[in-house]
Amino acid sequence: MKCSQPVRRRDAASTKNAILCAARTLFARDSYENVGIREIASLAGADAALVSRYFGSKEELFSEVLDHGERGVDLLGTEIVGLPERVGEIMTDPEDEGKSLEDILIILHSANSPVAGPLVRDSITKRFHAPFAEVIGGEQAMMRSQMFGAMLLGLSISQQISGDFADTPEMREKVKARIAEIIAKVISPL
Amino acid sequence: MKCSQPVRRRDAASTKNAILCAARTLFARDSYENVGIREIASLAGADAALVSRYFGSKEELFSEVLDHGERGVDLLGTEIVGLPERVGEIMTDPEDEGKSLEDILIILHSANSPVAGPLVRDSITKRFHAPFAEVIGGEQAMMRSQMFGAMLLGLSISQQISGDFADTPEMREKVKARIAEIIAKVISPL
DNA sequence: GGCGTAAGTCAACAGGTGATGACAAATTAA
DNA sequence: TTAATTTGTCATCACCTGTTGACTTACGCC
Repeated sequence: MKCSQPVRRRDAASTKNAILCAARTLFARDSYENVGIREIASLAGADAALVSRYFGSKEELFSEVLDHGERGVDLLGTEIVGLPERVGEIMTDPEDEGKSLEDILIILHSANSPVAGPLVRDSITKRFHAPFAEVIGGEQAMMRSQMFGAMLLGLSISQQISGDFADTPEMREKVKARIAEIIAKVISPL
Repeated sequence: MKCSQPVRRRDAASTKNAILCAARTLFARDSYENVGIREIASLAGADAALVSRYFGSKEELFSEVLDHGERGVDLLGTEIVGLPERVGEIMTDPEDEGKSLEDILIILHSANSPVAGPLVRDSITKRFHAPFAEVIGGEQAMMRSQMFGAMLLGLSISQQISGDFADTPEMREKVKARIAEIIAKVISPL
């Protein structure tokens, strides 16, 4: 799914893609309930009616957004060596404004939604826990993968709420190192 | 705030309290937007109009719920010795169905709400980060307290999404120990 | 016991939501 | 060029939300 491509007019595929991208952006920014169809359409430069027409319903649109998300391992790699450091790197990168963590933000915002919640829950095990359980391996891999996910969610939501952990560059290095330590402990064998 | 006291009829103070308790329960279960005034009133055994009348608005009601929440240190103690173990204990207690973590759940569910979010953000630093920074102490106490909060949030939201980390008692012991280890690392001096 | 005020009830409001169907416009095919 | 089909627009529906004002009921005081 390319979100930067120009929206050609009167092209169904193009507008459909624009809507999908707009939805992804907004669902990463707010919860399922707080994102309106008119808002999505507006950002996509399309009419609200098209959203319902092309995707059936808001719920199906959300589901499709989830399906187009990348798997956690695509972001963090399938190699366990250096994984803690990569997490620390991504979590403290001041450039990336939650862009590479977009999928985590989507999960975070709508995990408890009555309608979107089940979809999110399904997606999180399929796209996250299960793949990482394989990467992590060892005894009780699934449980440790779940805890790994819990840490990522916690760090993300905390940054969303209270802002970045660090402001100065040297501070950021300390935070990065600390996160790496924590993650290493989390995924370490039982 | 006592939530178990019987609701005497035609007593403003009593019904007001009942509404507050119902609101607390529901806001711990779902987001600010997804909890309706009629739902709150229904659980409190009162009329929806009374909610607006007694509390002014839904937003003010939510704010009052936050104000009546207990501080994190009331739950986990002001003594740093044994703190990691106490966190592990509470997080894996199968009895307590998120009851002692009610405040965390409220924070979790409405942290990103456009209207309730700012209130939550304010409350979290006042009731959580600041007190725990004192308990934890040492260099960069505030940052470490924030990371401590991030872990608690992460563990809580993960349990909400994917269920408990452990199902068997012996498994629970392992999880408990692991959480304690992680927390110890998080709050350890830089 | 009767009355005044507090407490609770009910209906309605304005605003916003997702969704639908009728219509207009543009693109493609013949 | 004309006809057919796709694409986009608009108005509108039914529903739900928080909030308000008018009405009714019950309690407490003289």
